[in-house]
Amino acid sequence: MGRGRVQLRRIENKISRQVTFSKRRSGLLKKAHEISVLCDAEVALIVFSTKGKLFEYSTDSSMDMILDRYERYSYAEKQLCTTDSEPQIQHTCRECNGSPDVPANFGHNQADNLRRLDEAPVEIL
Amino acid sequence: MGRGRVQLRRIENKISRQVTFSKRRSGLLKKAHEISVLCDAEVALIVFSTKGKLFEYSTDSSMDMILDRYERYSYAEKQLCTTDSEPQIQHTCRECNGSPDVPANFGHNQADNLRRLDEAPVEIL
DNA sequence: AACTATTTATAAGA
DNA sequence: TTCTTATAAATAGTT
Repeated sequence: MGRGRVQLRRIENKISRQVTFSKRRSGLLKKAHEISVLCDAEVALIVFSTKGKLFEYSTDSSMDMILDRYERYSYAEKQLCTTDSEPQIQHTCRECNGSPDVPANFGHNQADNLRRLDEAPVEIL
Repeated sequence: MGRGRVQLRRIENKISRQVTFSKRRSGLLKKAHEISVLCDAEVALIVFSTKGKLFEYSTDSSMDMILDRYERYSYAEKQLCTTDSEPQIQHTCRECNGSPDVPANFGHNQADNLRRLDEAPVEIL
């Protein structure tokens, strides 16, 4: 956004890269905050610059709480993959390694499976 | 961006909120990816919708690696606060609770202290 | 899900 | 680096 279209590849000029990083970082943090407030979402954003400097944003509930929630969610996701019940047809993929406990209609695309996680017992989410 | 300025407060209409969430979420994920590629930065973004659905983006190095790095960084940050050596003047604040080991010039504003973390031994970062 | 009027973000330039 | 400006991009409200 600006004078000239942006090519999605690493900016080779170091100065330009740093300037762009600075500008886009503030834009990204701002938008993370906006979606959090406007849409009542819980957001955690972590950015490490090339030099290793940390920049972060998290919804008021705090970074650690969100990361914990993320870990619990990921754990529940894995449980679905390994302990789901009553498969009709064999589901095979590298992640599940042919476990017979995975239903054939289980997709590893996150969006396809979130409904199930929403329905999982509250205590594991 | 759009017809009318945006007020930074929760969108009360549920449908509007969901639509806005969907639009802004994709924009946010896109920008997270762009800064990652353009500026060679490591990015982790986690978003939970009001309903508890998870959306995420992470630089190729993978979410878990970035979260680990974040935890190490945070740990190092706390170490600076509690074990920094040879204070000249007493530093006091709620977080440090008057520990005499914290130098008076230590600020809790992240940006003020990152240079020190950059200089910390690699093995703790 | 598409459209489009506007706002917002930002690439270059000063 | 901070400010300005032209333009690209995102998106709010609409269909």
